[in-house]
Amino acid sequence: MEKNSCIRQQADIEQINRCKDTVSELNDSFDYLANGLSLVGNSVRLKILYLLFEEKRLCVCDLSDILGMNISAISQHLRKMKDRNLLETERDAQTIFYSLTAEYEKMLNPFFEMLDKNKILETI
Amino acid sequence: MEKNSCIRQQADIEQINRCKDTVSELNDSFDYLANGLSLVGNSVRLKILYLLFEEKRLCVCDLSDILGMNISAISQHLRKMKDRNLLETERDAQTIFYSLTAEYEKMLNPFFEMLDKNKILETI
DNA sequence: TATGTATTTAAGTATTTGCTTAAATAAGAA
DNA sequence: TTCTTATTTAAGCAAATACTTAAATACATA
Repeated sequence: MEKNSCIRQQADIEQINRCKDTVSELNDSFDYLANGLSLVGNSVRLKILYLLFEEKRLCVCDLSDILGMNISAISQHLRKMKDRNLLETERDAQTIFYSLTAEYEKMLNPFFEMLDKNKILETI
Repeated sequence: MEKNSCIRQQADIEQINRCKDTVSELNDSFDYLANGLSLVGNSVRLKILYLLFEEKRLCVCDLSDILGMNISAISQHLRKMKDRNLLETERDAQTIFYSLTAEYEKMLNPFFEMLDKNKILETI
């Protein structure tokens, strides 16, 4: 397991202990936030999120058509994001429309703006 | 393949075509941004990034000790982030210190602030 | 030079993720 | 009720990812 293997002379024991405390205190937050970011860190889901940001609401069928992907595959992506509260749904007869939740629209806004300006590939 | 299967009567053809255009125009940006976010969307890497945000610089050995993980595993995470320009290195004798690049420190700041306040689990 | 320390890299394995296919559920219309 | 449309769910497979172990590289010092 190689734990506590940092034996270099200059190692700052206080710093390491402070960091260990931080990690154990915030451990659940790290997991939760990382899980949320991993949902956004998939190009299919990022496209869905951005399209919902621009169009306000879309159904599985629309997204399947737009992205050229299987309805089932899209549905499974949507479910993951709904489960994690990135998305919410409203039913309109047989059609279920997905939209961004207000809190995630706000949180993801800086990224959407980068995409809006299509500046990603130049600035990062 | 089930493409162009969105045949519901209310489907807004103009909206769908507009979305298709957006996706094809921004396709590389989506991939690039999603790839960057997927690096952050891993709890080990998120911890590393946050620790570097707080401590300014740490070496593989420190991080291995703090996170209780194999040095090799940490080194491989660091490499991925350095390759994608989230991190930079400076050598100090035999020790290689990693730190956040200025642009990603800025980009990730809102998330670090949430962690700082340890408000993740309450507010999201 | 040889030895020790710090780190990276390569190869293999195990887990996770995304997509496909097929079946199931849900709602409206005939 | 039966048929059609819209969507979700379950099961299986293939690709991607994270971690382990062992070997390699890089630098410092005796």
